[in-house]
Amino acid sequence: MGKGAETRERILDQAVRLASRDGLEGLTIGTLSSELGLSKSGLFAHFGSKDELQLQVLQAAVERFEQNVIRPALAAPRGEPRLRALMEHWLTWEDNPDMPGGCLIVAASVEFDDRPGPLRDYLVHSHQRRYDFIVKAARIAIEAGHFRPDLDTDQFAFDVNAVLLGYHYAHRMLRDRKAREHARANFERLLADSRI
Amino acid sequence: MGKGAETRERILDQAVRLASRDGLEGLTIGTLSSELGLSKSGLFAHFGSKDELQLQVLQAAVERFEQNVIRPALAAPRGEPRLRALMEHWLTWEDNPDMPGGCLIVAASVEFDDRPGPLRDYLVHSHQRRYDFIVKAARIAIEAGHFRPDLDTDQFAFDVNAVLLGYHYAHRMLRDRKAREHARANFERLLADSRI
DNA sequence: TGCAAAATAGTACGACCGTTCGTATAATTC
DNA sequence: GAATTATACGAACGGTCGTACTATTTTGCA
Repeated sequence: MGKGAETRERILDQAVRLASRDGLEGLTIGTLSSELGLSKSGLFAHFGSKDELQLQVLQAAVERFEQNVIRPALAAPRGEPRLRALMEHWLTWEDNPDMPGGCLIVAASVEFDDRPGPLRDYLVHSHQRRYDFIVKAARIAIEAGHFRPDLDTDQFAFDVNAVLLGYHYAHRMLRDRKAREHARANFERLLADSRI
Repeated sequence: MGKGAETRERILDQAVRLASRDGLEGLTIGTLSSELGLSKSGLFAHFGSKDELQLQVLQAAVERFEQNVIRPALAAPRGEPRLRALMEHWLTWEDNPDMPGGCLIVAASVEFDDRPGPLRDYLVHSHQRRYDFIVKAARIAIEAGHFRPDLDTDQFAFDVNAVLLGYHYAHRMLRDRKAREHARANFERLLADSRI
């Protein structure tokens, strides 16, 4: 990895941190560069525009999500255990110290849900990947005999997503200590209703 | 209502609209005033600071929520019917044309979940009111014999909140046509699991 | 109708925004 | 070691931000 790529990583690392607190719009090149001890123009040259910076920051966050949540879930046994692993790693992800302001993907989704463009497109695309993973995992659970055959896997994916958004809200906005407990209970109820 | 109060209402009306798209930080006095045909300073004089403007915009949104969701639910029969009415009006609320960028309360919650201050405090407070309403309605449903006596009403409130956040995401971010259907199915499952 | 008060406009400000440009230094290649 | 490219810097740009002050218009009441 050349010097440029190394710096770029350092920048994105800090940018993810900042954007998780202030949003991708709230992220500014001036603040970011001064926190890193770089000049504005030097940092800017790495990306060419703020739009491009925002996109790369978001991509960096999504890559981390797949590393920290999807991959460990794939390592778990097929069927219900994999879905449990997904949920646990996802809940842990929300507390990722690299994103002190909470999951950047959630923040960006609310921030850009009404602003057409590459950022929104990428958000939808990255959701589709998560969504497909859940649907596929649920289908495998059906095949394995863990879940009932007539389970609506689309609905299941919606429900999984909802509990995580609920957790994000309760945990970050309300600082509710029972947030995780409530999320787990909701998920357990979903599993129970999905079984044979 | 004097002229000043009338103008203030007009301002807040448009400000809610703008902020629902761009967030409370993205809302700017320059854009807002020019869209209303007012001068920047003239508009500014109504609020004294941007912080105060943001707070009043948020308060206006919360008041509307209580008018459009809580009050109609209170008009419905006690117990499960009231909870159903709450859900239906809440789902409709998310499509409120006065907030073309989606529910401002959700947007502000994600935007300010890590920024201490009056705005965050108000968000927590306004959540508490919604939360208490759900808990109370669930308790009434228990008393009415609709729900089982050992139902965890805190958990129930979490679950209701989660399905609405899931709907907000699926509807606004993914433009999923089945969003409402999924939200309703999730809620129906919750009701079924809550009954005697 | 006249007049104080309220409401709005006008002007200016320093700060910061994203961006461009020319230049200097560091790294890499020949 | 020289030539070339990659990387970073500093200064400056036009704009917009929120805010402060002053002037002007409009309103409501005596």
